[in-house]
Amino acid sequence: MKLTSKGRYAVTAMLDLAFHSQAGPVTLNQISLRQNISLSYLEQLFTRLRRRNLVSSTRGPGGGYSLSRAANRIVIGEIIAAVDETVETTRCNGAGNCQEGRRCLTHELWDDLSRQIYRFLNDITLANLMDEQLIQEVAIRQDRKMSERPEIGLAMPGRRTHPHHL
Amino acid sequence: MKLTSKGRYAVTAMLDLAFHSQAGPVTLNQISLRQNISLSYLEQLFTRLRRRNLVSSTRGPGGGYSLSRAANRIVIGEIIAAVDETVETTRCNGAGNCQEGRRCLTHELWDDLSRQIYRFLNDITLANLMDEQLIQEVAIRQDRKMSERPEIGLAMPGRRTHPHHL
DNA sequence: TGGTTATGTCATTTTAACACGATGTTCATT
DNA sequence: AATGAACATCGTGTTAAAATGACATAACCA
Repeated sequence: MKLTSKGRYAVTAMLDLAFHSQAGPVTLNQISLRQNISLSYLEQLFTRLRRRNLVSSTRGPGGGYSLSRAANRIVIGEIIAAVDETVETTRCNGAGNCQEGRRCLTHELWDDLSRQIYRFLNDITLANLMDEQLIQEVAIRQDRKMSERPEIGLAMPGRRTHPHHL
Repeated sequence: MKLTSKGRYAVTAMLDLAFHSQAGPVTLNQISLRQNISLSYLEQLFTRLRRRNLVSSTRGPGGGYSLSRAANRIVIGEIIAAVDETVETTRCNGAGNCQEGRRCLTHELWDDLSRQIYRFLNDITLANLMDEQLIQEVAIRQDRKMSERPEIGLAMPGRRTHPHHL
């Protein structure tokens, strides 16, 4: 179990997608502009999200990403697990045979803790987050901001646009 | 809120300390041997733990570290916060003025999630973990293993001994 | 009381992950 | 065909993780 800013990016992007995917696929470029996450990084994240079947992609003009299931069937724990899947580089290599064929203290402890945290995160769905008052307000503000700037609404000059960092 | 292997190291070490601090101070060298965490890294972690008043140190021969409070008054969230205290490097610098003077979606979302995770982690104490069956078994096995090898029980040749990596 | 040893503390280096940029390719729509 | 988008790969600066080594200090003993 890991919980870093990478997971935060992923959850934020998924939430943005959930808010905007009623009217067809959403491009990563739009998400990039709204959430100030670099397009390159979003591409990496969505590759993993797609492999885990959390989103599905449509190529070509008018394409983009959409949720693979309803927002109330996508839990936060899944999103984080998708992007933070490290090769589990404990010295046991995940086999749990680090101390003479048995599991070490770290494993018992952290696995247990991880299980509890996941159980917690897996009780929260994207739909739950969408229902929260404060989040809704921000989302509306972000949409308004975008529509006020038609120059970035549809046609962009190049691709790689803007600044970043979390 | 962050949750990385650094936090795992810290919690593991604190748990080891809790198991062995009845008979006076515990040296980092002992913890290093039992948990296979590099001594140098433990030193770094314990510097932070000491600053947060989670452990207290005794110098000189026979010295080492001990818990500052009873194990049932030390919560996991505190341990993790102690070693993972980043400077909160969101682009808003923690001020929450990232989107035209207001808070961005990421903030509302993640702050809320962080609060919930901390609330969860702060309900688990070191004593809680010590009570768990599986963890106890491992701890006992580790002790047995140590006492079977008197050559590392007390007198070691040099200081910096052994391999490592998580 | 002064030296020796076991310990903690500090400074520095090495290593890997993060986040991003750039470029190119594939696929589907028009 | 031409465009717009996903997809793939390589490279890079920056930061944090992890490990190393040198230094300082407290306790014990002669």
